[in-house]
This record gives sequence, C-alpha cells and structure tokens, in this order.
Amino acid sequence: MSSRGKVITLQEVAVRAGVSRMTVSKVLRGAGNISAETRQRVKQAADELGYLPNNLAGSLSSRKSRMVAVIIPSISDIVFSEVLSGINATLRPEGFQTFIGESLFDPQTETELIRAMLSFRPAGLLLNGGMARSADAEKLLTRRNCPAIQLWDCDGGALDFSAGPSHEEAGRLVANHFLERGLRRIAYVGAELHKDLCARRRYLSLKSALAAAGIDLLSMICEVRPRQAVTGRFLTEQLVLAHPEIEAIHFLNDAMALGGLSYLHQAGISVPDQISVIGFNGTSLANAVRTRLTTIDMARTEIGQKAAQALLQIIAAEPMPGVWRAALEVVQGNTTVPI
Amino acid sequence: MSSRGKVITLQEVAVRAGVSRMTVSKVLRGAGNISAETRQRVKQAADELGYLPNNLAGSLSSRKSRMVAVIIPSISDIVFSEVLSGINATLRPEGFQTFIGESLFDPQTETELIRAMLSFRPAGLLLNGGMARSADAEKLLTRRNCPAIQLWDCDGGALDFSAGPSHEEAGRLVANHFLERGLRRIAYVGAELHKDLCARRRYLSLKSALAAAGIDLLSMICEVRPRQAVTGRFLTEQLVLAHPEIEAIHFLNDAMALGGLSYLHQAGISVPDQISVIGFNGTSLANAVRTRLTTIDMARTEIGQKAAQALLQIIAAEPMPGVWRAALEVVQGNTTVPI
DNA sequence: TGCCGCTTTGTTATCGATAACATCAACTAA
DNA sequence: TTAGTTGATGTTATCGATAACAAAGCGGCA
Repeated sequence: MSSRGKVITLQEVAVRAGVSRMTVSKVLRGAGNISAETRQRVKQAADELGYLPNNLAGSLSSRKSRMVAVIIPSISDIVFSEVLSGINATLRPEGFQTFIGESLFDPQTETELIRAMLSFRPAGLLLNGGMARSADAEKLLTRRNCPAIQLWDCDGGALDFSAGPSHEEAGRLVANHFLERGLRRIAYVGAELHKDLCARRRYLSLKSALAAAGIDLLSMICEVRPRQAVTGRFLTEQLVLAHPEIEAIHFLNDAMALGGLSYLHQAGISVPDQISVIGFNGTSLANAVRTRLTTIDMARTEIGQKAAQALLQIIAAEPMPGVWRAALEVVQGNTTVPI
Repeated sequence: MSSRGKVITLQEVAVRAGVSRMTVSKVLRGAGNISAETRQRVKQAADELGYLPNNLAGSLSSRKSRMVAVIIPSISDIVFSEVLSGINATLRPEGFQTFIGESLFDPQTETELIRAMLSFRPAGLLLNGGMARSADAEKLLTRRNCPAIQLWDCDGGALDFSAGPSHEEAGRLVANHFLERGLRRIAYVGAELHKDLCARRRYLSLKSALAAAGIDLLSMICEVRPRQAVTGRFLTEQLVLAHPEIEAIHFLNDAMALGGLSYLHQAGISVPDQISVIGFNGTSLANAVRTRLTTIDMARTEIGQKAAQALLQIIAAEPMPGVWRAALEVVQGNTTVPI
C-alpha cells in the first residue's frame, strides 16, 4: 500500500455532504431509510471525492463479506476455467466476487493459500478435491469460519458440499469402452498421480475393472514430468517401444492424449486400427484438430453452478450438506472404433 | 461468514499464554524483542487454540498488506498461466500471496474486479494490458492506493510499470516472415478484436507492414465467436471457400491456428505447399501434435518475473516507472517453409 | 549509591467501517 | 390535546488487530 494522495474515508464524504458518517454508510450500502434528497447529495459527494470503500474496515465491523475464495490446482488446466465460469455466472449476480488462488498441486502452497484466504474471512471457500492435503490444511479447514465446498470430485470429504464427477465411474467407463470393442492389451499413460489424486482414482478404477475381467493393465506413469502433451508424447514412445503388442491406451487427460497421438502418427501406427485411444475431458481443442479424440466429457460449467448454488443456500439458511454428481459421457471420436 | 464455533482472537491466545495481546501479536509477526521462553509459550498457545489471524483487522490497523491482486482476461488462456507462474515464483518467497480475478475481457466485470480488489487495500495490482477499459475503471486506477503494473503489453499506459511484448513488433515479424518467403496473398484470421486489443494491435501492425510492401491484407474476423480452435476452423473454411487463391494465413493465436490447420488438412489443402500458417504464442501443445506450428514465442514466465520484481521494488523504494520489453522469437515449424 | 541504557512487556489510541440503539420532528389516530 | 407511529438522522460502542510510546526489571559503571 503506497502513499499516493490522501485516502478518502467516509468521514470526508460525510463532511462534504453535510451529514454524519453513518448516513453516508447507509446510503452507499442502500440500507436504512434515507430521504431521496440526502441520498442524492451523499452519492454526489462520494462520486466527486472518488470515494472507495475500505472493505477491511467494513467486513471487520459487520463480520460479513461478499468475497468467495476459490483455490484450484492449475489455472492452465482448461477444465477449471469452465468450472469457474459456472461459479461466476451464479455468484456475480448475487453481488459476490470470486478471488482465485493457484496451488499447482503443491500441498504446501495450497495450505498457505487456504490460510491467506481464510484470514480475509471470506463468505465461502471453494476447494478442489483430489489433492493431497497437508495436515495443517486439514486443521485450517476444521476451524474455518465459512462454508467450504469441494469441486471436481463428488466424494465430499469433510466439507459442506461437493460437486463433481465420480472418478471411479470414469475409470469403469473407459474399461467398458475398451472391453466392448474386444480390446485386451490395454495401457494407461499418466503423470504426477501423486499430486492429482482424482486422476489416480480413475487410474485405479480402470485397473481394477480390468482386473475383474482378467486383464492386467499396463501402466506408463511418470511422476516428475507435467501432465501435458509433451509428456504424453514421450511416454507413448516409451510404451510402444517396450510393448509393441499394445492395442489400446487411456491417457490421463486430453492434452496428454494429443501428445501421444502425435507420436503414434509419426511412428506410422494407425489409430484406431492398431491402437485405440481414449482421453479424458472433452475439450474444444480435442475436437478441432485433425483427429477427433474419443474422450469422456461432462458438464463442467454445471459443476461450478451447482457448487455456487449450494454455497448460496448454505450462506442463506444453515445446513444442506450433500453432493451433486456430474454425469459422465463417453464422446465417440475416431480414435476408437464405433460400435 | 457463518458462525461455526467461537472465533479465536489474539485475546484468547494472550490469556492462555499469560501475556498481553500485544506480546502475542509481536511473537506471531516475529517483531520486537521477545524472550525465547515467552515466544515458545505464545506459539504453543496459538497452536493449541488453532488461532487464525484476522487479516481484515491486521491490515486495517497497519495499513499494510501482503496480498497482490492480479486481474487477467481469461484463465483458460495458456498464456496467462505462465505469466502467473513467474509472478508467483517471485512474490511467494517474499511472503506475498496473489489473488486472481478473471474479467473475461468484459470491461464491466473488470471494473468491478478492480473495485473489489482495491477495496481490500492490496500491496499491488497487476493488470492485463490490451483491454478496453471503462471510464470508471480508469478513475479507480487514478485513485488507487497501491502500485499498479501492466502485464502482457509493454505499452504502459498510465501505470507504474509495464512488462510484455511489443504487439506492433509481432505484427511486423509475421509480415517479414511471409514476405521473405515470397508469399503475397496473405490473410489474417482472428476473433473478438474489440475485446482483445493486443491482438488488434498485432493485426493492425501486420496490415500496415504489408501495406508498406504494397500488399492488401485479407481479413477474416469474427467479433462474436470465441478466440478458440473451433472458431479458427470455421473462419478458415469461410476464408478458403471465398478466396482459394490465399497463400498464407496468420492466426490470432495458436489455438485458432490449430483449428484452422484441422480444416485445411481435411479439405486436402497441403501445408505449407499451398498455404503457409503462422500462429501466435508458442504453446507446448502446438509443438506436440502432428503438425509443428510455426509461431511467435516469448519468455512468458519472465514477463511475470519482471513485473513482480518491479512491484517489489516500487513497494520498497518509491519510484521506478518503466518498461520491460519481452523479446519475440519466430519459432520455425513445418507450417511455413524454412529459409 | 544512583544514574544510564538495554531488554522485555504492557498501555493507549487508532485504523475505517457497521450494529444497535437513541433522538427528534412530523404526522396519525383516539 | 396527547400518546403512539413512522421516517430520517445521529451517537456510541464495537470489530480484531498494530503503532507508538511507556514502564518495569536488570546489570554496569562512575
């Protein structure tokens, strides 16, 4: 906070409008009964002085806030931008502002973010599920002073509500998709599963669904490279060289799948004739490039909406613990054969 | 802010540790001279009670804050995630937390975000350049109570510092790249230029550079569709059908370029033999799919770093208006012929 | 012995708003 | 006329921290 010019407070506005601080406060919040004439005078004074309310003082005093804290693992993940749209579309009309923090899947960073955001006494906290959470973070959440909601995972944990897909279901859908097409030599390509626990659950679910059908899933997982296209490409190369017999690959997400496809094409491996491919999270990109990737899609915007609606309800009334489960849909592209 | 349990304040910690509020405050901030023994006792008390500082009160009283507000147009734009990494990498070690707001290129939303963030009296404000800014927003920025820095555009406006590429230069680079290869029937494909003023400047710069060479740029611009792959695909189709003579296309960004390439491939148009293509913003994706897109790259992380460093300096000392200009580099892919 | 200065801790006055209640005028109803 | 309402505005006491200064304890040194 640098010292540029004098800070305008309610007091200055009050003096200029010839009323008390309290009256100015009421006018600007639209509270209480104030005559039209006074209201007009106050507004004009505030405008002329360029008054900017100090939320620190306001929220401290009223113990209320219109700020909603959202903490997501990665802002570059296309996934979250759609969830966020849903959140904003629901909260902004109600006068709430969302402030976003990015944890980069790092528990330490997430903990500090939770602490920083809670210390501003927000109206609500929206957190991403499927992250390894530190003990400190858990403790902070226990002592939180606002409702907290889990996003991106319908398995709610200890929070007040959760909205997202079932990652177990996603794994099973992939298994079925491959099995229905008679594919049996199946591989999984992923990265950073120790960070992205949702992806990990999909992986484990796929693995056990296949195991139930007597199939052993081959895994190509790298914990140190990012969950991105380049990594998908690299791991696919490793996979194909080591296991040329593979018939199908499921990738952690669409970005990695696109990377993998780029290698398969270059290596002259035909998709889906020789190898079938499924990604996760239908993104606009996945359907606009040459290959239309078979993927699993869901209503991401709606996840955000449901989460925000739940938050509003919890703020208004009291309880409403619960879950909203996002429907998953396999989008048939041309990287697996249609049935 | 819901009423779950009693809120723990400095007072409760002080009582439990058998000291005054002030002592607790000093211990937890690491300020003043406090004996090791007292420090230990206070820390333990705070920990046992699960004390969470109230930043509203703290910042109000000290008129200092460790929060930095960042407002970006779109979190899904891969571009900003890298800039943000640079910002966080620089600010977090100094104990600052960044809170992000998303404006979606909407001036009204941006204005409300600026207002909301400034009303929390942040230590600094990082804004994206190249947005149409409302009069209210300008007024807020004039009366701001913290340093403000412009990102993503080295043309700083009225702010304290700016870090980013020169979009004029980018347009010229594209023009030269095409001209050097003897291409003369050139088109531009973009969207939402009334919102993304940086893109608009690149476009205008390209257009005038070509005009200087006696070439009339053909424009395919849609103001209502999003700046994404699907739009790139759609507009490219329109373009090619209406103007089959086109030899080169520059796209607003890599995502749109990938969409366009997908159409060109499907239509059996060979790249770069029949049509050369250049995108903007080398993204990891652009280099991992089948086609290696020729694009313009820059050190995005460094933009964030420079902006954050400038902020720290301005916070510490007083002045330091200035500019940091990000170097641009044409990355040769296989969508234009090498020279 | 008494004054000085250092370390450690406490006191008091804010920061800039809002909640809750008080006040006062005008007006209504009995 | 007089009490009772209602509407419009002001007063006082917080909210939970920190700044700035005051005070107490202690040893050193002339």
